[in-house]
Amino acid sequence: MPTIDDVARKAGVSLGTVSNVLNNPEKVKPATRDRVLKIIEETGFHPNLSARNLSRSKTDTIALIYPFSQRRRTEHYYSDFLAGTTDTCFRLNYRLMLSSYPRDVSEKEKLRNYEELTNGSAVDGIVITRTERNDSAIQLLSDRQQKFAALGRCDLPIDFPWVDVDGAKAVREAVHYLYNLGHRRIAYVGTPALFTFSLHRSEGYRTGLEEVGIEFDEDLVILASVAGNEIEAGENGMVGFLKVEAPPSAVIVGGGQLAIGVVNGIEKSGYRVGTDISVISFDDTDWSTHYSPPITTIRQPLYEMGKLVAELLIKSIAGEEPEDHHILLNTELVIRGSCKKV
Amino acid sequence: MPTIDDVARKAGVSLGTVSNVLNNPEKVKPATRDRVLKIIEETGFHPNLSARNLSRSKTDTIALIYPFSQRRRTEHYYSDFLAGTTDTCFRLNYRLMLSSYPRDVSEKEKLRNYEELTNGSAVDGIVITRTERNDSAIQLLSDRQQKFAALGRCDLPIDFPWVDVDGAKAVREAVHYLYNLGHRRIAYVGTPALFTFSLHRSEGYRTGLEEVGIEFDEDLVILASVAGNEIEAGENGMVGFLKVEAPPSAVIVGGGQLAIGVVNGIEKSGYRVGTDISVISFDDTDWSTHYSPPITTIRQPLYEMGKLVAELLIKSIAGEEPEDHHILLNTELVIRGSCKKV
DNA sequence: TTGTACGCGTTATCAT
DNA sequence: ATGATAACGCGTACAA
Repeated sequence: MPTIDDVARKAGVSLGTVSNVLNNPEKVKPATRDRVLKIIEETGFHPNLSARNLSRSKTDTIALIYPFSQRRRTEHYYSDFLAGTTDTCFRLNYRLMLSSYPRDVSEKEKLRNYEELTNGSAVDGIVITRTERNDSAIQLLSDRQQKFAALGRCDLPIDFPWVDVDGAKAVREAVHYLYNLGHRRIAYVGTPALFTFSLHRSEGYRTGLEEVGIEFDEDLVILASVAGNEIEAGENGMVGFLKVEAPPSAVIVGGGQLAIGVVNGIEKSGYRVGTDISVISFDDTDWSTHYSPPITTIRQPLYEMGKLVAELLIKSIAGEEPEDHHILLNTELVIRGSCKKV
Repeated sequence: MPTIDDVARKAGVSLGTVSNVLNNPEKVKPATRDRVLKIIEETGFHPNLSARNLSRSKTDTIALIYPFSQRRRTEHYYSDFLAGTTDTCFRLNYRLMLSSYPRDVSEKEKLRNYEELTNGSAVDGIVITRTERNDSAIQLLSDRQQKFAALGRCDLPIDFPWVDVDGAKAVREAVHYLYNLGHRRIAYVGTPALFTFSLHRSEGYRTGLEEVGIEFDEDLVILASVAGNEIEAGENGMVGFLKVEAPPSAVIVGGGQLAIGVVNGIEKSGYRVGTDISVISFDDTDWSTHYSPPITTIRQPLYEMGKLVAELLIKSIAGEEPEDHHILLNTELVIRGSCKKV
């Protein structure tokens, strides 16, 4: 590997000049610049990134903590989001480090993982996902003055850049939609309010019911443990709903995998999705869009979200802290075949 | 950020000793070691990775080129594979850089992307995926003496570490299975032999037919362009099959997304999957496992494959070149509800 | 066992 | 416009 010294020598200039050719082209006379450039081309010189990073105290790298599920073939949550982030880094000349940790890891180990990442100045910033209401990772990063941006909000009194989707509004809209279709017994299957998105969705459900004047009935709500198998949980929950004397005619599901279970539950109970029980779920996956009937879903702009967090973070690293570094996006109710008039 | 100097000063030793405490603990007397360790703990010192990388000429980082599809919600191909790689890096104390490039990029730009990655010694090695029969990226990396490992084989006369699945055998087994179920008109929907996996699967189809004594009929084969929409291609192909006078009673599909189209095509033509037309496809996705009927699939050990390539590459970086750095894994035919006796 | 000094390849500052 | 020279922070032979 040729170094900047080699280039300087061959071009008959000092290494400072070579550096300037690369980093401050306007500071060097066109003639010498061309000569140096030619030598660079010939020798195939490329600045060593470790040296460059060391010298600039900057790595042009951000990390993304992406907790893969251990279960085989689970929808790897939000891979469109990952695509958005990856593409954006590529476009903005940033490198993306993908970091993971086992999902069933203890809170403490999880935090250690974040710490490791902040140590040694290996990355300029971190993207975090699946924010919790009381997110210890956010607290940690904030304490350590690490630049970060999040997919999702957080209840902590900390100001940081985030991108989120208005999950409450999304579910409210779903309730209205079902109400207008004539449904009066609308169930909700979701996840407990540990994660902020879970909370928002549940709140949307309650608010929605209030708005249309349906009384909240806690027998129509199931919040499945995040730890367990979502598909089983959804199925069991739905089967339970359909056993009672006044079963729901529609169900809103606050999670993609849960919906698979819910649909299974409906079919195993001898009902048909859409025709007998209306279903609305989150996210356009291959499953939801190509199931028969295709599932009516609340679409989140995942790719866009990935793009935006990356942009927000990179801006923050560049020292820009735009006023609008809280981005709340709207979802879209995509009507397919799983909801019927009643 | 405290430096190694700060620690040395506070501990009353030289910086060489501090370095040894970290990298060659046995070379330093327990007493001083403990003292230094305590200071390190107190000051929260962590070696700066850029400096460390520069000094060692090593980054403990590998890159993964992962061509995300631009289309929303398209098969994000093999995210289990990605999980395997990511987890393995985490476990082996390596960092993983995720790199992407637009799928519709020209061959030249694609290669430039690989070049960039090799420049500046930013990574110790590269994992490549979707190998082609005549893979220019492999040629490039080989020429540049870059360490790399691949998911998939390649026809080039280059020896490199790879992990692959025996796709030919997989499809042969599928043919046998259908034959034993009584099927004699077995169609194949796949992709053209640009990628090695496509070729292997197609070959397996032909070999399988030979083995059971069915004559190859090219009217029962469709190789969809990789560029287009797989779902549409599968659907059109299948609809075409079902229009001819002697339609197939079974179809093997050489790609996950294609199968969605094939199933659509069957249903739109008024037939029922399983009951009328048997279907075997690749990969256990949420769609294939939870469609009704659930699709009988050829399961690839994707997570395992991701784990193995990462291990292979990291070994190669460490200078180990094990004899068995060509790993061919078996698939598993997972029987569900989409194939019936005829 | 411990300390010194140099090298790693850049960037950046400051004279010239 | 260009050229020395000093950081940047760490690893490591080599000397003590």
